Amino acid sequence: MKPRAASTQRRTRIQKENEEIILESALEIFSTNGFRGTTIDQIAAAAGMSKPNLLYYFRRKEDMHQALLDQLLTNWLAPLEEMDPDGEPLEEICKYIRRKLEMAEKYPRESRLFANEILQGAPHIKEQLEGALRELVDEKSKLIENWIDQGKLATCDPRHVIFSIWATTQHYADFDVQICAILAEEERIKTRFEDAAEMLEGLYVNGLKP
Amino acid sequence: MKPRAASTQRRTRIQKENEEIILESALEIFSTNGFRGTTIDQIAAAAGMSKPNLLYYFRRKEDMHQALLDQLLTNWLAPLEEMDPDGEPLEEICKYIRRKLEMAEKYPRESRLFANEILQGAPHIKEQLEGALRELVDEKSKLIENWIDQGKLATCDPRHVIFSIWATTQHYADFDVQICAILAEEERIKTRFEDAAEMLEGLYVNGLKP
DNA sequence: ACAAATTTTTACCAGTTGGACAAATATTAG
DNA sequence: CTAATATTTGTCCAACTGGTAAAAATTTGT
Repeated sequence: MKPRAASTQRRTRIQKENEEIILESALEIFSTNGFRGTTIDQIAAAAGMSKPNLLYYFRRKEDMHQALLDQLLTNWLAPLEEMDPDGEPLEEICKYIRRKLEMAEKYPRESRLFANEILQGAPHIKEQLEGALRELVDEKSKLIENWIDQGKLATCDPRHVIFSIWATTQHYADFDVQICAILAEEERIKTRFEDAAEMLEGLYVNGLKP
Repeated sequence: MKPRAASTQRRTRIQKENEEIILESALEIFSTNGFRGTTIDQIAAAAGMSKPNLLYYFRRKEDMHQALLDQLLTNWLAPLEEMDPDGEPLEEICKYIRRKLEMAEKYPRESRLFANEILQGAPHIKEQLEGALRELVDEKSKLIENWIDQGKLATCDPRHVIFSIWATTQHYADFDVQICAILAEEERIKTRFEDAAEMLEGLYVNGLKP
């Protein structure tokens, strides 16, 4: 009998193992080739199983993709959620930048998968963007607004500040090829994430004015 | 007789017209669907001609894609090239940000095409990244380094500053869906590019310290 | 107007890909 | 140990897609 990824509560040992292997392989392929650029055969090969066997666990190619995106979104919100209203504003922002940079370094495939999805118009996660994500950003924007009102931060549009943090940090995952092409044989290519963190911290705190 | 896009010097009126229409349509489709997500039929339909007719002008799907990328790269370097060594450092940086934001607003499809290409590992433009782009960034990095040495800018890693400007500005083209999802019914959705420019200028000059 | 060159259409094909199906095999519960 | 259940494999196919070939129609130079 065919298992249904979402609804079946009782999952076999083998089921759990294989689903994990498949999603891991799917992430690898999807994140580098995009959804349409990925074939089920490729994923099956990466997962070390036959295509029909893979399709036994995920009936459609899209199911794997959706599973990955759903799984991703939870982790994606975490770093922002952790921003502490009781912390020191500038420090909280710097810490958030660090967390996001860490994720870019540790989970570049997830970042690329997400970027791909957004680039194509976010057809599979639009609701979550307009729902959970929007609400979280609203909440944290108010927090930042408060900090500004208390004179603890310079006047700025909180939402756009958040956007710019997303942009700068995810850039190091999504555009890694470009960054490496430019840093090329430089020694600093190895320390690019540290260098980025340092530079961004300086930028977000003091700006570039001497 | 079949025309060859690159080598043929004498181009008919019809040839010029149709190649333009095709590239315009190809840009539209490629930028939203990615290379592999795009079918020749889609481009042909968008261009209002039959597939074989389209293939008369561009023998392969890849030829259209490459033509677009080549064309793009020239325009892509321009805003950075314009950064003036004799200008006021902070002002030059702000002007550069504005130029890049303008491009993101005016040419979002080009930005997405580029993002797609980089995300997939830049298979078609790796040489240019390691060549022309790298050299330009080297040159402008030295310029920024000079400014820093002259005490006209805060100490920072010039290359990473440039990366962050790319990231923040292109983000408004590439992740537009996400941004609109979050700003949603807010009035500010209409002024997002202006809001972004203002916020970024404040950030890059003064940082967030009150 | 007419021949030469260019452009467009019609018809076609071979390779790929997502996915279905049933038979065969392995695993687990009693 | 056996029956029920879960997993895996082999086979197949219909739709799609990139691309070809040649005939038909149109444009252009003279």
